Amino acid sequence: MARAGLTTERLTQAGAELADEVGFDQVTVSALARRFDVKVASLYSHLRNSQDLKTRIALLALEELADRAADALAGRAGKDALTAFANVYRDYAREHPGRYTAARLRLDPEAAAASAGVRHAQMTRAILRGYDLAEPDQTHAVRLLGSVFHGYVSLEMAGGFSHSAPDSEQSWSRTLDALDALLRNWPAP
Amino acid sequence: MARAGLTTERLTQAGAELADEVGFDQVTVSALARRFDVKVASLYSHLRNSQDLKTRIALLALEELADRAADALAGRAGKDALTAFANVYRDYAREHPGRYTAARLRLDPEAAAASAGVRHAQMTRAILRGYDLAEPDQTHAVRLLGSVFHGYVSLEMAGGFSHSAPDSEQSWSRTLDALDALLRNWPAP
DNA sequence: TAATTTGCCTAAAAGCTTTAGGCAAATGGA
DNA sequence: TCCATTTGCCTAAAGCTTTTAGGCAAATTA
Repeated sequence: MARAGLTTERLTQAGAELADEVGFDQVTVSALARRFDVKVASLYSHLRNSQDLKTRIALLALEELADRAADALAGRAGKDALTAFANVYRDYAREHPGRYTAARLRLDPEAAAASAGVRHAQMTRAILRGYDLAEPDQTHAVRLLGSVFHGYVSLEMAGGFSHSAPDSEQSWSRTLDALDALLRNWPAP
Repeated sequence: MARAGLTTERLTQAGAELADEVGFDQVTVSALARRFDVKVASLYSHLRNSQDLKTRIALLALEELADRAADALAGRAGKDALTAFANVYRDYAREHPGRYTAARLRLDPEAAAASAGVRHAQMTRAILRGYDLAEPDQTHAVRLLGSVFHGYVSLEMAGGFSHSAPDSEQSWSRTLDALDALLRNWPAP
């Protein structure tokens, strides 16, 4: 029989597409095999197990996100950088809901340290160079920004802000205004 | 044979405990049956299906959270109320990680409208009475607060802030300071 | 071309979900 | 108290996902 040309990379990529189509937690080794018109057991030569597949999708999503963020950040500073960076997350989540969910997967410490998660933290710090924050407030601010971006996007994705006025677009824009104002007037302890 | 005394309520309660012990997505009808030393099929007289169980756990968690929040809010205003409210979420997530995850489950619009989620929004609005915000900024602020609380707690739960200084306790405290300052100096559009 | 490696296959066990139908325990009326 | 009905948990069975083991044929290398 002809071979399907499976590789770990193609499976990961297809898994990411599947996640966007049917939701990350509907991603299953079986569904992936179906998509390649191949028997399930065949995938186990390329993937350790189901968890391995999910982890790979998560790492892929983190890389993609970091690449987009780096791109958006280039040549920008201050509020301009803040806005561009935040929009990368929101837009990515809208374009790729399954991948975005994957990116939030809990990784084991080693995997996390080797992942693009590190780049995300560095870029957030880079944004703060446009504001005047010394340690440890800078770290607090990094965490706050991460919380707002992740929190807003995930609540919005869950439908929390639909069906009520004003529309989410406006709240997002005003949230970024508020964060910018906050970073410029960071309160003393 | 003696009867086990299953009811939808007992199953939901036990499901919530199970979620805290093994993680919300490890909650399964089979595991629950095992816990009651009963055959799996028996649960289907009390639960429509697996999704039904998960939804019930989510609704239970939302109620518990709202009850705690209402309690914490009583007699408080301003930053005091803000802090107490925020800590309810964080503490609940620490005490009951499975339930907290359940509370973030995406509910269908009808279920969501009938859930305690509505109370949460009302209470957040109540906190804002201590600050001087008119609509539509009040709604924007409600959404921002929700995002920060959910975002922070969920990143912390995922281990995002461990293994690095300063400890999460301090960032949390400074985040609440920052939010208070922000609400007192909410920027004009 | 022969030897080796690689890739996908069949087979099978084990666990979760869900439906259908049955017997026994609880309940309540006569 | 006894009988009828309801209720609760059971057995059985089908369908799906995960994962391991072992096999044959295609691709690669010598």
